Amino acid sequence: MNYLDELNDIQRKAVTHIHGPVLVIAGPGSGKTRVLTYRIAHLVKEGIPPWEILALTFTNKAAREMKERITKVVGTKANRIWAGTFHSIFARILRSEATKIGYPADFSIYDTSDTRSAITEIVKSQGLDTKTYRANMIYSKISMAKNNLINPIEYKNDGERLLLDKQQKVPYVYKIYDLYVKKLQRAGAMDFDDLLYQMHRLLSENPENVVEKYREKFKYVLVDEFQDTNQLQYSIIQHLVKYDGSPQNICAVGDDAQSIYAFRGATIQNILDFEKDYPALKIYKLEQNYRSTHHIVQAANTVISRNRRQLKKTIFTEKGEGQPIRVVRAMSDNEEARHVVESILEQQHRKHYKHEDFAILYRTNAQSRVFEESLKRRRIPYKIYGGMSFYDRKEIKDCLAYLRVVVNPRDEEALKRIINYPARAIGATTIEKLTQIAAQQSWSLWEVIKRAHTLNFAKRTSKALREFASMIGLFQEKLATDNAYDLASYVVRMSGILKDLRKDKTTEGQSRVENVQELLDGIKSFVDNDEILEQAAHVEDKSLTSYLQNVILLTDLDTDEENTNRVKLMSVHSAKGLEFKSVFIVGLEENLFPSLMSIKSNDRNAIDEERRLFYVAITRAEEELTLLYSTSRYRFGKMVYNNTSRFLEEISPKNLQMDGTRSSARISGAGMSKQAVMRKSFARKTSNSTYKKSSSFQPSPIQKIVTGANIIHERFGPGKVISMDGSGMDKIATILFDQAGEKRILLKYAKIQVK
DNA sequence: ACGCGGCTTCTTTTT
DNA sequence: GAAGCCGCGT
Repeated sequence: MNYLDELNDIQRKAVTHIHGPVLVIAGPGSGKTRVLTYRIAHLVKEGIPPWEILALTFTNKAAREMKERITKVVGTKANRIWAGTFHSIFARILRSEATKIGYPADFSIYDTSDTRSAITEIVKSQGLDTKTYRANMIYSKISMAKNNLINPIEYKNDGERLLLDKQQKVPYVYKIYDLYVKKLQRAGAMDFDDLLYQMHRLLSENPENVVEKYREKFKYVLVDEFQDTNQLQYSIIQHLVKYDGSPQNICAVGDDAQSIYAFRGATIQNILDFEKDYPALKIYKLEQNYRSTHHIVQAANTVISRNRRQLKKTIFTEKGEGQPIRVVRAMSDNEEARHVVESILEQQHRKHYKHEDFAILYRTNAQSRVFEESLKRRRIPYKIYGGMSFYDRKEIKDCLAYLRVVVNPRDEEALKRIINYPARAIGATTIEKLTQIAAQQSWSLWEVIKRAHTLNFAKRTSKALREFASMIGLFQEKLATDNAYDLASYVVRMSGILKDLRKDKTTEGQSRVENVQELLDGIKSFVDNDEILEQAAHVEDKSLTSYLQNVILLTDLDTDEENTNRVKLMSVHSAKGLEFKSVFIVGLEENLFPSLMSIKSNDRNAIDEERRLFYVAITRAEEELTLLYSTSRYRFGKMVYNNTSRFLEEISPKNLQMDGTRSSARISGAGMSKQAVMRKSFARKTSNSTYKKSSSFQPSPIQKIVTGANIIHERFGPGKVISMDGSGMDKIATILFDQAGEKRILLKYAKIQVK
């Protein structure tokens, strides 16, 4: 079977048009990944060496899956393709080129918390207030600057920026930015943005003609999710593709309607500029949606039509009409969760879905908790993506910090983490002194520690420092000979981490020991060339350095679990590019989705971005889509009452099926005056007590439910049992409800009262 | 030097 | 409802 036969006309054109610049505008579910994959396969078939192809994807997982699919067409040489995220590909390149721009080849990568703590330190050192100069805020300003190619000098000379900072009462951000850049350089460290920024520097400063090398190398460049690239990323692509005599073999794939990363500098301006920068550009529009039913596609279209500034396209589907989108009102976040879980069970039964066919999508990661609890209670296997990940755990960070220091002792954030863990009598006072000396002498902290004996520290402290230095020295000696696993397990044992963790006999303590073991197992499989890491297939380098640089850029979406048959919980952002048979979008309330921030900013662009986010969420669903909101929920341990999300009202009622906790439930606010909404929400609150009574609803025993019985269902209200099937615990009743219509109910979970 | 406990603030969203 | 910060007691 020829792969070209699996494509529609436009897709095939986009795949086979391999020379010159191409832009593919691809609506949701339009076979974008398929085009990208087959295009690469086609390139290889046409005789292009795989290592001359650079494919920048949004997740490492996407890259890996693409490679797997390409392998089926062209064989194992597909592994030689340079495919990965911007960050991971550039980290890999920088590793071999870093010395050209003043970084060690073994540079560290600072994660968000390293970055934050580095900033806080600078703020303190400048005698500024850490409450006014909040690390998160400064970080996002610095990040924005880098992503817009503004260096500290330019920042300082940018009147507009300075004025804005002044208005926000943080006039010294420019100074912090400058010190921050210097601090990281001294530490031989790059933050996430630097992986792009320094790559850009490498290409634009072009030491030793390095840019020619990469232009020569990457003859074909493909960029996925182009709408989510920022100016910095665009500029890097320009360096690689746009130059005199370039064949301009660039293919960008994206959808302006799905641009959801403006907060990190992404701009659809890139799509618009693209046309200008490449006059020969050929545009293909993929408008047929192969994913979702008519109701879902239509709802998505209606919602997104409210946004201004869009590229014109019409998404259509030939899939059937499908089920209307269900809307469910809950009284509390807990009830919302309960409802989702019950619906999952009901749908599993009715449509024979597996766990993995479901996704619960939310605006903020903090919402995951209640769903986790409900799923656990019903023993439904699930996996939460994002939020607190394995690598965020303290014990894991401590271990990794040791390894980072061994590889790069100038890595100050890692060093500070472990210098007194496990406790070895090097306290805050000592560290303060060391830091001061480091600043005075412009040494790194590590150099000061090594020379501590020449400085007058107390005898006890001096000894502690000497022992620490020699321990790290011992580890470093093994760097040249040991592989990552041998070295890591040696470090974990000899540093005393394991011993310290084992002291704690509680369950949590035990699980920390297990986590460290799991980390070591992960390093082992990296060394043994298992596929846990995306690039393992062609990263020959099994050193610790190589491991560290790879591991930090992994997200949990990238790591495939053995048992994938689980309900997936994730933020809408994380769900980009994924699809599920049945999707639940939860927390559809004002101040949550759209987020409070976007409403407060009073910026239409911010709301438009939230709407695109909602569009992304809707279009993840293939067959079943359920939208939920709650009239009350806990936030910061306090009860808050939100209004229904405006987005719900933007979907045409003909695509919706109301399905509240009580038959009288309607979307509040839809077509109502503001006063009416207020009245209604007041009424709702007072009716809360009535509802509480109904939660003490007494279900009748299963035996009592028989054909012909008149019953009341906790959610669907009154109805009549039409027929019964199944046996024992799996008995099912088909019930005709007065309001909700005919439903098949699995009795073991349903709460039904016989009248 | 170090750990504990009470205090505040915090929440978008990700590499 | 957690995580970081500060101050106090050992």
